[in-house]
Amino acid sequence: MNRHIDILEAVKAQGLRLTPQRMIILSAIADGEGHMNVDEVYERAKQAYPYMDIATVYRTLHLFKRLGLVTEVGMGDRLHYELTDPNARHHHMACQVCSEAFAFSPSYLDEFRRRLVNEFDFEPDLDHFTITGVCSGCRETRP
Amino acid sequence: MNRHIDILEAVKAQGLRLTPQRMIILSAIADGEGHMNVDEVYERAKQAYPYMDIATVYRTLHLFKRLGLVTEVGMGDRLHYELTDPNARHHHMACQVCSEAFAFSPSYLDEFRRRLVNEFDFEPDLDHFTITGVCSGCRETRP
DNA sequence: CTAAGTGCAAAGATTTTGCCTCCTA
DNA sequence: TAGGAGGCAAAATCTTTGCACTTAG
Repeated sequence: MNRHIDILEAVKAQGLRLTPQRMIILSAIADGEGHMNVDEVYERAKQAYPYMDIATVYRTLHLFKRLGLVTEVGMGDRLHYELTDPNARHHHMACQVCSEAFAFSPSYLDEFRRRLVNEFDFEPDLDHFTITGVCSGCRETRP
Repeated sequence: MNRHIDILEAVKAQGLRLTPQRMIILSAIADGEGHMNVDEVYERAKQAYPYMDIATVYRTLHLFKRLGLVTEVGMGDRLHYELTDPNARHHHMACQVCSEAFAFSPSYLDEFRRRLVNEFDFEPDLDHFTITGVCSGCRETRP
């Protein structure tokens, strides 16, 4: 994926080093579908490089976040990470019953955002946040 | 507050015991303004009862949550708790810069909810969730 | 009385840090 | 080769759990 190369070039441009570990961690996040927590990134990265250290994953994730390459998403009591992709912004809704997470378009929140800005002068980061609820599949108590 | 008495009666009604610790923890949450994390509840409760144990706080918070007396709010990577109050539902917006949290009315999300239900058959729990952003006070980079 | 609840301490789980070695630029 | 980065292990947090003692009902 060419985008990743650009991203990694951005790392170098910061005077930082482009190490195999960083490339592997980036791929791990990119290959995983959607957001994943630190363990998931770690496990996936280990498949490509068995010596991967969990501390390296934490440090790299923090770095990537600082560089804006990945986005941190609060999922309950754990943080999840996903590739920052301006062309595929979305939001998450997670089912409280089956824990499945779904995505929906940002346009659903356009009006909401407008009101927060206008009425509170609060600039929301609506690109990555999560709401919970119950998905259609888990709704036994209704037809 | 009479509401709390009702709440605690509800505890007894479940065949559970109304202990001083539980009353103190409930007061701690009620007295604190808005949501607080486990430590904050613990510290506050300790002021009323110095022997309070952190394990008791965790157990009690889980119990209260199970009973629907308190609501769990995901704030970044920690869970926060607040009194469940059907008459004062609200949402949170937390400033990424100063960490200050503000509240806004649920009506802001009415249209959004309607679309999730209609188009995805997803029933969102919009009563307690958090969005992040930058508050007006922390916006130096703009007029 | 007696089962539920608490306190205490230990174990788990998750995240961060120090330090020495290795490797990218 | 020099400073950034990784590996390893220890420490720091945060949360849960086992068990004996206490206590509400």
